[in-house]
Amino acid sequence: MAKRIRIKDILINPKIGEETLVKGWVRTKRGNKNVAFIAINDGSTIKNLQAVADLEKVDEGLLKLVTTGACVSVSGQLVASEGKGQTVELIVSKLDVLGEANPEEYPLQPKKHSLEFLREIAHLRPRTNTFGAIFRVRHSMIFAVHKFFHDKGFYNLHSPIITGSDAEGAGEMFRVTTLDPSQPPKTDDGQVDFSKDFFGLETNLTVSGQLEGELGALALSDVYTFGPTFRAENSNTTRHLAEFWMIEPEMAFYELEDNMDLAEEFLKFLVQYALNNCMDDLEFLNQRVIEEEKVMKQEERSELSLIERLQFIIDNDFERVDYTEAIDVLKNSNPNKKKKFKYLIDAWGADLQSEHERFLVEKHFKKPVILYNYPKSIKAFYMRQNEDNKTVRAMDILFPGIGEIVGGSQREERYDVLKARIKEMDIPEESMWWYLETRKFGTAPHSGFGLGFERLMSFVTGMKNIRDVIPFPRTPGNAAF
RNA sequence: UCCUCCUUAGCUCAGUUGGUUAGAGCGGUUGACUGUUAAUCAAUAGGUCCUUGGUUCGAGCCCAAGAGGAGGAGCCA
Repeated sequence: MAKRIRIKDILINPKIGEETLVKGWVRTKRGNKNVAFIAINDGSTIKNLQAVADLEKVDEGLLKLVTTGACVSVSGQLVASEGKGQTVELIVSKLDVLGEANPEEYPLQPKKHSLEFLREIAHLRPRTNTFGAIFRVRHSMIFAVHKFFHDKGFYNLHSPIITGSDAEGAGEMFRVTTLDPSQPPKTDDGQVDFSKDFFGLETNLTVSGQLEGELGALALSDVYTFGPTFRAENSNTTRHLAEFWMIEPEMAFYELEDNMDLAEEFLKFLVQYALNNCMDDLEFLNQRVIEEEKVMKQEERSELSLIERLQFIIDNDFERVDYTEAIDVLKNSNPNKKKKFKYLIDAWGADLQSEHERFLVEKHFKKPVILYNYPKSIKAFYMRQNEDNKTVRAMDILFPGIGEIVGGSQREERYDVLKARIKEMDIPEESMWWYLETRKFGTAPHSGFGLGFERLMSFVTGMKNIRDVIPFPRTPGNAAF
């Protein structure tokens, strides 16, 4: 018995004339009373392999079971195709149906489905061209992340998923407990007694691996984490998930400028990697976006195609803009003067809203923007204060269509300043003792950033809803699959 | 959490001013067809009009509440 060959490998190196065994899922079957054409996809590539069955040689009853969605095993001779549309095809000599798919029940049809419908059948949507392409690209991006950092001499650090620290301040957390929710042990003053819980303290799913990353950087110099992150925010948008993957590099002896350089280089590397390694899938996704935008009004369509947008990222330097400069641009902008912004910019110190970030990226600079040196009042406690005493060395990278894709900063390495800031912001100091000790013992300037992996995926695949770039999205009210 | 919109056949959607028997395309089924490319052609089956309550002689259509979905805002990555 011949060994099963993946369709991707057959197409890379077709061995014309050889007996070939293929296994996969039927996309369509066409034909007439003499011959049937079966398009088989095994997920190894977006391309199908066409199997050709002579109706005189293949059992008719068996062929009836070959329907869209069925799993088949087909062996036969690989030949140059007589028809147009494919270079090679398989002449069926042996056909087995490994798994039937009743066509009256199987929900995927050889036609366009809405993304909303496919989300409702998340267990089957990987079998579509679109999601097959997305998940193959996703794998390549995961691999590229590790390759980039490994090649640069960074070490991957696994930060904990269950955490007892509650001071990261990055959002609402999911509690982790083994206590009986209906009858938890209570302390004398009526509070839940977490000292009786599994870990002996209140624990949650992590909202960020950054603080642990800093501990790593202050020992191994250059580290990165790449793991799941959980936010219990009731966010219902196209760019938020309750469970998402985040990449957080942390580098000793990096100042803010070095941090920006690394982030820009990293993003360009990832996009270039996709273009170099996922072109079949990107071409399909490119076409998908064009089709999707055909029904939109002219002004809502993208000026560039998906692949052009990816190339644009690589070819252009990101615009680096000081917060103070950005406020000036916004203050004097048309939408601000004509009061088109929902939130008007009137003074230094204002937090930038989505509409402002959009304006800067999509209308004013027309390229990715790195905003830095934000007012300290609107940023986290761990960011390093500038000498002006007003701003901190924070930086956000804003992408067209996505918004904030990277958030980072140079960290406050000065013990006294950090301690004062923790006090100022009412963060319980006792839970941060281990973090403060890194500043007490051999502190060093260091920096890092976080990249939302699914936001990167949205950008690379052109998918507008973040729920469509992760296999099983977790959003408020949705964890069925 | 707030605002706006949507929910009719397996899917995508139409359904006029509230009026009698609910419409299309795709998909399914059956048949035709000498190599098809989301094949084509013909016939055919398929409905809790999201749920509950109300208004009305009469509700897919109007009103209220609820459920689910989408987009935007906030939170952020």
